[in-house]
Amino acid sequence: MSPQVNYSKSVVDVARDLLGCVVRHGETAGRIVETEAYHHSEPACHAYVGLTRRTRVLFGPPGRAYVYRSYGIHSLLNAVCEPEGVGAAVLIRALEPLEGLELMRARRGRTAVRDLCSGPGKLTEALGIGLELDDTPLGGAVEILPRDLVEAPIAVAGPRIGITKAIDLDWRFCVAGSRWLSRPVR
DNA sequence: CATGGGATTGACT
DNA sequence: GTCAATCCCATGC
Repeated sequence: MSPQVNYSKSVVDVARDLLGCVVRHGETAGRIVETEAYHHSEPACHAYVGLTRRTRVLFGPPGRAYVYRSYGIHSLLNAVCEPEGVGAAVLIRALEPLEGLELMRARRGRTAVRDLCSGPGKLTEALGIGLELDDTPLGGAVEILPRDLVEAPIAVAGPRIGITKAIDLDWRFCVAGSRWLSRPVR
């Protein structure tokens, strides 16, 4: 049995832990360089409204994928965290492309490596992750492999991107100095 | 059943 | 810098 990330702890801790881990789907894979934490106690989180059809996954057991459609166009990938009954997830916002770059280019319609996975909607397109993978286990079709690095990356925290509520929380985490981020850290 | 709002991106001025 | 694309879902009548 391969080692797994522990998703049952605090969502902010998991957001930090996931930096440096590798996301794989089929022949494509990339290393996580940017994450954001969302928790049902704050209004930016989808689970803030409580248990609905949409948020059922978020309140379910940890270690599963929450994939939803954003702006009618993009699929965004999250890892459900904290014990069952707590609505929380980590949004995967950017990857350093590692494997299957040609397939990523074909899916994205772009050639520059920096344009392949430098955003939450970009990386799902590059890896071929769609809504059909919502509420499926991480470790199934979509895998998140624990960090294989000698040293943990240095995490830098800042405000989350693209939200209008709870902008005071510094729950965006980036690998310091990474050139693969969706946006630079301020 | 109608409405409104996005955890975004790419094209364009 | 501005702006449209496009659809799922929660909410309210």
